[in-house]
Amino acid sequence: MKRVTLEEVARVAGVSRATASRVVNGASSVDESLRHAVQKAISSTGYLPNIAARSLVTRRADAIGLLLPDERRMDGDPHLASVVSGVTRVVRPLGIHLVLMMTGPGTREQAMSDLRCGRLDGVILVHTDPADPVPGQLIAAGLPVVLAGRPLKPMPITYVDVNQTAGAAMAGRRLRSLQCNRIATITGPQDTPAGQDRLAGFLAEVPDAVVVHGDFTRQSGVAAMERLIACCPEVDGVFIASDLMANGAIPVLHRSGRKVPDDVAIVGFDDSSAALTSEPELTTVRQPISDMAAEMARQLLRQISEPRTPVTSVVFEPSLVVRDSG
Amino acid sequence: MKRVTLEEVARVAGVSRATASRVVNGASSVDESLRHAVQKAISSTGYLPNIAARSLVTRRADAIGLLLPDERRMDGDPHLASVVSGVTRVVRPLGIHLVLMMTGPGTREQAMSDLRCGRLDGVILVHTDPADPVPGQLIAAGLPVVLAGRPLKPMPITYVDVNQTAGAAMAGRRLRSLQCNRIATITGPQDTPAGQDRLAGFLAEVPDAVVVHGDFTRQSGVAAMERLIACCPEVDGVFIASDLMANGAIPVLHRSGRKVPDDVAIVGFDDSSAALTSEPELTTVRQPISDMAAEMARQLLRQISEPRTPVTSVVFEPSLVVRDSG
DNA sequence: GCGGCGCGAGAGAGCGCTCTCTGGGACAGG
DNA sequence: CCTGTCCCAGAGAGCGCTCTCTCGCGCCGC
Repeated sequence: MKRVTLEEVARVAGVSRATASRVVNGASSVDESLRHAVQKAISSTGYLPNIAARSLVTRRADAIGLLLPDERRMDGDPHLASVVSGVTRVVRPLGIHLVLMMTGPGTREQAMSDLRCGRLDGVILVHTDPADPVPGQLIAAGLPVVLAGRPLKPMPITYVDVNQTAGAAMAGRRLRSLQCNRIATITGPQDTPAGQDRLAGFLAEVPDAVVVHGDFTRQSGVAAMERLIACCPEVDGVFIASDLMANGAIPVLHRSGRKVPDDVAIVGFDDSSAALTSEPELTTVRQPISDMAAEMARQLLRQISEPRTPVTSVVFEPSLVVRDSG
Repeated sequence: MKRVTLEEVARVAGVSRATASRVVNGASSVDESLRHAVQKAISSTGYLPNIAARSLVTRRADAIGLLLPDERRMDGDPHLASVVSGVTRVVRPLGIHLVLMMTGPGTREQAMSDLRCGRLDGVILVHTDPADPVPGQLIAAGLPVVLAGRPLKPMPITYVDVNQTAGAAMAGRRLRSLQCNRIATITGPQDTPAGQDRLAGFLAEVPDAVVVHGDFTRQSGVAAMERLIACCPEVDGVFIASDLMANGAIPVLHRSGRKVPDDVAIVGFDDSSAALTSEPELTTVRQPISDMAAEMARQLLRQISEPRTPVTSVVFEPSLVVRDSG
């Protein structure tokens, strides 16, 4: 029940604490027989290194933070599990902890002080409010940060994103190939890069599309579709900039007597779980969220191990997943 | 850019390190003028306590773990955000970190060693495999643990749950009050307490219900409903033991030409986001997930601060949310 | 007036680990 | 055989903090 320290392991193995430490940390240059003795002592005593003590001298917390928007914005967000899982995949084998922080009053400040006092080695910022000053402060302080998604204003910060424009263009081509005559789009919020890019990418492919605005939420999808069929009843193909909005929009079409995809073809964006809970299941643009999250973790770890490394952002290519809706 | 230590704060304030420490930790018995001087020194130097150093001597990590099933089981699980948010609400103001761990090979062992080496003060276990030996080991080792949901076999462990039986009974009463004549239920997995209790509670209210088994997943809801309408076409009311299954089951009814709720009334369980993405929106039994999560955090913190305290589990009461499906 | 008591501040000993620096042994070259 | 070199183990100094213990001072009681 008593705590075992390195000192004790060393004593049992008949070596010095320094040598025991070398074995624990896999350092080179330890005589094979001594290494063996230490390893035996470790397992016989059930030794576990005290992370706080190590952290005190190495000045590494071996923990990174994941800053998320609060529950309301996150609720029903089907990405959370994938993001966590992707980050976990790269971070776990290294024994690094993933600390979750949901935005609330003072969260970002807390994250900053955790970072500065060495409690966190770096942070991943998800869905950051474009007006948020924190990312800027962090990079100004030279602290390791990675953004999920391109920042609204260009800034020297590492981010990981999917090629939103290309994805939206794929959706446009899909609808055109279905011989739709009257094509529309329900957009995301135009004060976010994702919202802007998806609209721009789509319009590049379908310049004469009818544009109705939404904000990525289900409810906004409902409202937008109601407006759309009111102002443009002959619509027969819609690119909806998030699966969640599509999920809200499709029942509106059904209620109006239109069949999906026979009367109106629908293409979504995200390939989130909402794509499968829609009826019919959504044809959608897939973002490899989990892989992107893993890449964010990798980028962050690189920044941590080699500070003052140049910012390198990576952009993933989306793909079209064809299902039943269009 | 240089790190500020307590030593330095003390020097600036013209007091000893001990006194500065007393001020930082809000200890009593510090002369008002000195306290003031220290506080000024803290803000002028921008001092932040080094958590590792503190943790080394207090033997507290000020971090708790949240052990989750892996992505596959979690995907589309609408609870994750609520759980995290509930725990965060309790834990954040105390400066305690929430460390997320998704189950993978060796996760639980890692959590155990984190706990034993003082890197984590306690853990919350979610969706634990009934056969998992870890919870037992943890309580045997006297380490703070709280379970989400009653354990399958009774064991002396603190858990937080909703009254599943009562919730299922509410669903039964609802269907009866709708004058359904032929009532059925699609169950959850019968090797989990939740699956068992929801079935038992429902049967207590509707003893002659047709029983079809599912496993809480969407796909199992599809399959179960197909079996149900095949074997019992005259069914006009179904209690489906999870919203996710209901979400899969309703389209099956639609495809068979049945209208919900006119031909078949549906009541779900969870009041997760899947309840809103169904069409029509689900009448369902609500579990206050976020509050339950907050309570788990509170129970865990209590166990941490007073070890060897008696196990006290708390059971929340569910409520029926009436929407359009039944 | 002096001893005792209480309260508040300082000194200092760790907490468990890493890592530099030193020392000693083995080997090779002169 | 002696010295220079290299390599590996041990000694020991912290990392920044908390907390006990001690000490000094002011006040009260006798």
